[in-house]
Amino acid sequence: MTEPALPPQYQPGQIEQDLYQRWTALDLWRARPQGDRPSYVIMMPPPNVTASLHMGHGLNLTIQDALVRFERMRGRRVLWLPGTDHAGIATQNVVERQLGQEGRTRFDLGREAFVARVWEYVDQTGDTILEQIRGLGASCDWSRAYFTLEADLSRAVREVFVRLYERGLIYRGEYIINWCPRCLTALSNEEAERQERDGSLWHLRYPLADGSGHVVVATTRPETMLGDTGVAVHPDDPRYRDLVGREIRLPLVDRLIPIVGDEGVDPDFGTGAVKVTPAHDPLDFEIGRRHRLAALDVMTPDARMADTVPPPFRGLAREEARQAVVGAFDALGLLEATAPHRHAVGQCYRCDTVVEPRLSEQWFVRMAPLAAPALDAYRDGRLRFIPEHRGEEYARWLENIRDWCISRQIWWGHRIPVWYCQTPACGRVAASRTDLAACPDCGGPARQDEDVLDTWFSSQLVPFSALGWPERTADLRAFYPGDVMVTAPEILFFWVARMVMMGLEFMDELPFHTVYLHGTVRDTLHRKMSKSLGNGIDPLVVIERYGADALRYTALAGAAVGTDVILDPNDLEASFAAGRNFANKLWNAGRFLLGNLDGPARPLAGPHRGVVRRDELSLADRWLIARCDLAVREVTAAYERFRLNDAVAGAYRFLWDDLADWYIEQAKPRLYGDRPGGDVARAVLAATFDVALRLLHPAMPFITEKLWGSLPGRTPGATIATATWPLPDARAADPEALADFALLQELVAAVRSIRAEYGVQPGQSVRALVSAASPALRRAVAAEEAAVRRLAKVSDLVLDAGSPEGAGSAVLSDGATVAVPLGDLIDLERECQRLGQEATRLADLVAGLTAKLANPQFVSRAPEAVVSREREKLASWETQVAALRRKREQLGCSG
RNA sequence: GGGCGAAUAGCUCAGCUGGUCCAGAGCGCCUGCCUUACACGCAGGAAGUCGGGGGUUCGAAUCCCUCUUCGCCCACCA
Repeated sequence: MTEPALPPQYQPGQIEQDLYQRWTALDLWRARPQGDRPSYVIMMPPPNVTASLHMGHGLNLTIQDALVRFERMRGRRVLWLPGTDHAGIATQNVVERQLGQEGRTRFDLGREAFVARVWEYVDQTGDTILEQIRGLGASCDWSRAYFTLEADLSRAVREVFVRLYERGLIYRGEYIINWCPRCLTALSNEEAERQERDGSLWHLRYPLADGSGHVVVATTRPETMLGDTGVAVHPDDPRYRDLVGREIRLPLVDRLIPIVGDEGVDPDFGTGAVKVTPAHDPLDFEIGRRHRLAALDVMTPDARMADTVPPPFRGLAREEARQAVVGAFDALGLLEATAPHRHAVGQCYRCDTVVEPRLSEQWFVRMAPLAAPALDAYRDGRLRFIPEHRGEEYARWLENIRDWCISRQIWWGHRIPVWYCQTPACGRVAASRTDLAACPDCGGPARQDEDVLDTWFSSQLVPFSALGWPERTADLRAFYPGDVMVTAPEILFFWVARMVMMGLEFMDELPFHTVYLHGTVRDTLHRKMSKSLGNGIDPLVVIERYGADALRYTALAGAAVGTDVILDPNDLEASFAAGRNFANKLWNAGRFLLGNLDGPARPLAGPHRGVVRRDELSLADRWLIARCDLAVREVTAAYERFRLNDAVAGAYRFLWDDLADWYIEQAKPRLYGDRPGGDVARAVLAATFDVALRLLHPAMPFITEKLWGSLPGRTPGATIATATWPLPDARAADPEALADFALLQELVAAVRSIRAEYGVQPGQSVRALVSAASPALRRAVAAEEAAVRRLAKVSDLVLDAGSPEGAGSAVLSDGATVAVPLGDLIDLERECQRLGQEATRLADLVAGLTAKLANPQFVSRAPEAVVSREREKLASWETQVAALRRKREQLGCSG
């Protein structure tokens, strides 16, 4: 069987597409509900159906895929469950914008036609994001993909709503909520994002009704004064105590309003007197309620001044009204001061419009009873966060939790399953799992609530609703509870905390035991990548130019626990070249290997399994096998600890530094048949390369699959994706080989350095004369002399040689001196300087360490192992310094 | 206003329980090489007061305090 020749540069595009198709055809990702091995379940945070892939997804999905592939190779029954979120407001906005381009609004269509239109849109484009996710190589179980608005999940939504309603945890009431005047809906507290803004604090004079003076109130929102129904001061404030109970004649609207004393007023802020607008401010609402003040809503849903306010303010947008009110006060001589004031303003998380606190009747979930068990789970260690400190954020939110406004005045979503009896005498309000045509009490006509539920109400159920709950399905039994939640910190409260609460409430078990919160993808100015800033990186472009593996490599390498991933949108090369280069390196190592597998037949099984006898292994073979085992241990531990950057780096170093730069170069003569032992080298190379591919597969699935599949001896249908994860092997440990080969590397590096220093032509061979070699170096040279000669381009390697004149020299860590005779090329002064610098550097270290070891405190208090290690270090350095000084003496260096 | 995180080479970052750290990697930079796997490469090299100051310790990039600068989360001072 001959593969078509592999091109010298890895071309990811077609290969990746073909491989994903092959994986799909093999149906590798479908989770098995039954089996001996434990399951491993990750719920993919469902992207919005309207979304297109951005780097945040890229990071999030790559991390999950790496974890899932790792565990799959370790034999777990993996379920990585994908899905999409109907994303109520976001999706509705998209379709409304489309309608807007046709000059129409959703109201022109009416509810039914509009919802049909959104479905049409979703059916057409809803798979886009899923297709893009495939491009990343995501190994999720597409057969179980869900959509939060599909029938099964909608049924779960109703079930949950009704159960919570029956338990009294859902109620309807009139409170101040966050209102988006552009989306025309209520929002939860979490959906109103606080943004610091520069504003003003206006000091307004409110005349006393009896004309005996005035009170000055301070406000950031003067336009709301049109709805003022009182003025509040702290009851103990000596400045105002006597005014409590008197009345203000409210300017512009000419209304008499009372001055009340309320503990909620901070006497130290502003003037200590607060205008009270119960319909437009949460604090004012509380104050108003305590003092039975009327609540006047002075705005329309789109935040214009309502008909209830007098001209000229009526009909003005709230920003215009603000200017107009301030102007009017100024004209009346009632504007006392204007001061710059920076404060946090709520913004709609979907459209950035400043939200309007507004009195409104909405549905709420009582959160405190649900939050308590979720907090306990964290406190008693059942729920773990990575990084750990995120757990405190979670806890603090739960401790201060407020009720959750779940009704939205939009059409796209789960309609609230509540029906109102239209018969006035009955007036029954019924929450129902099934649609009601008539009132369950009186049989009269019933009308369903017009509102829909917050999108997050359905997504919080996904860990069990997507598995078939409330049916007790096989999937539910097999895959709940899950294991790890991988997500961005932004949705810790929106989603993660709520999933925990719902899981505990309805399944009596946590939905996952670990929450892994990765960083945010930012640009080099540390700004979050976003469409509006135009600082995004399109993952599809990256995949096309550099390959999905390169993107994944970059994401993982940058994903150290607790840090953000910084990428430069203006320099893709800086961000992704390393990953592409590494893929190419792998590719070429594979190409080399495949091109050199011909030769004396020898089973290509792992040396760990003893196919090649231990006494046949050369020093380099033993060294590589030991390094490989260390890499297995390091990478495995890194994955287990979510240290994905370490996992990638460990595999990278083994593959590139050890296997490619040293072992392959060392083994070439054997592989070319110039020296005996080619069969052993082939076996070692094939086995360790196989291990390296497996270690890298979770991070770079495409290229590892491609190469692994090309290795000889593969049965058709074999895939690295389900190959077993390499296990550490105690028999591979070989401290002697590690140490000896390290000395050999030093020797080669020393000769190369001398060659470069004196500009020896690359083709020119040199002699290398070694004196005072340690037993380890003697062993190493005896074993691998040919390698040294080849790697350092040395014609003669002589041990126990005297150091001649006209040579460049270096001292190795075992104290051996290497001399490379270079005749005329040598500059004696330069040579003296080189050796002198090195001697001085080491002598300083020796002095420091000598002092340390002379310190009885250190010797007595530091652990024995540390002390002996330091003694060995000192001995080594002393030997080196002595050797360097001898050499300088011999050269007749001055100083 | 509270709470938290970060600051290490020109850039992006590792450095985990204080001692294998004589501070590393990738990119960029300099020098030399198209050496029959790879120039997306090979070899050699330059580059760091580990943000400033103080402390604890035999020993600090690592722990503590403080200052500076950036970032995040929370928050009804109108």
